[in-house]
Amino acid sequence: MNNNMKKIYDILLKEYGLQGWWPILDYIGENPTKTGSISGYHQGDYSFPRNDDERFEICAGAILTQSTAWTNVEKALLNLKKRNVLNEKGIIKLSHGKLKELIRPAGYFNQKAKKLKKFAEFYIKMDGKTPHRDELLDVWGIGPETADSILLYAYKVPSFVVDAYTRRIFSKLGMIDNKSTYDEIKSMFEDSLDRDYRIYQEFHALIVEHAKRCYSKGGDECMLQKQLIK
DNA sequence: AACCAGGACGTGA
DNA sequence: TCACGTCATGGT
Repeated sequence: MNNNMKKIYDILLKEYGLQGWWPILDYIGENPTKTGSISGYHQGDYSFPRNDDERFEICAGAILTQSTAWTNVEKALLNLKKRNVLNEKGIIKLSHGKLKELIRPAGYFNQKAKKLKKFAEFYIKMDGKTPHRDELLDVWGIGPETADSILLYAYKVPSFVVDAYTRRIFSKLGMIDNKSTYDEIKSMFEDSLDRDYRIYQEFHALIVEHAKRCYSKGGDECMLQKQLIK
């Protein structure tokens, strides 16, 4: 009762387990392969990103997955990785046309090519420094959710990610109404949880997992919904 | 064969 | 401010 949010987190965690987000491309020998095929999800390991390439990969994935299924994003990331351009210098070096071609499967490729270019410039300008949220929001193509995803998963900054699933689930639970702003919802979570990036990471991933099971077509398993309300 | 996916931007009112 | 159209591929 005092802390519904923590209770909901515990229920989801118990039900679905650690999610191990953000997914990172995997390797078979030297060859990059899609996330999750071996261990792209890294349950219980919070050491990611382990290097600068992985950090940039997370950022690029956050941009490419805007309103797009992850399976499509993987194809784009793999295209970039295989050409060794899944990094800031590579993105800068590519022509717009070539970049569009490589990220085509992720959809919205005209916009996303521009977004990746803009972000790569920003990334170089940051020179390894952790960006502030406002700085990310000033980059063309980066809105609140993408900014928070980058902060939380690429930089381990405890900045809660609010997405469409979060709205659906928690408005269904009566904890937010449809006129709530992004920042209001974000604050609701941050005010009632320990300021721990690991919890923020897992919670957002659990919300996505729960929504996919309960709010997609053929979504059953929604008895969980009843547990959550208590 | 419509519908939608881990959003953000541009526009008009 | 805010509601609404637009962007695009690949799954069901």
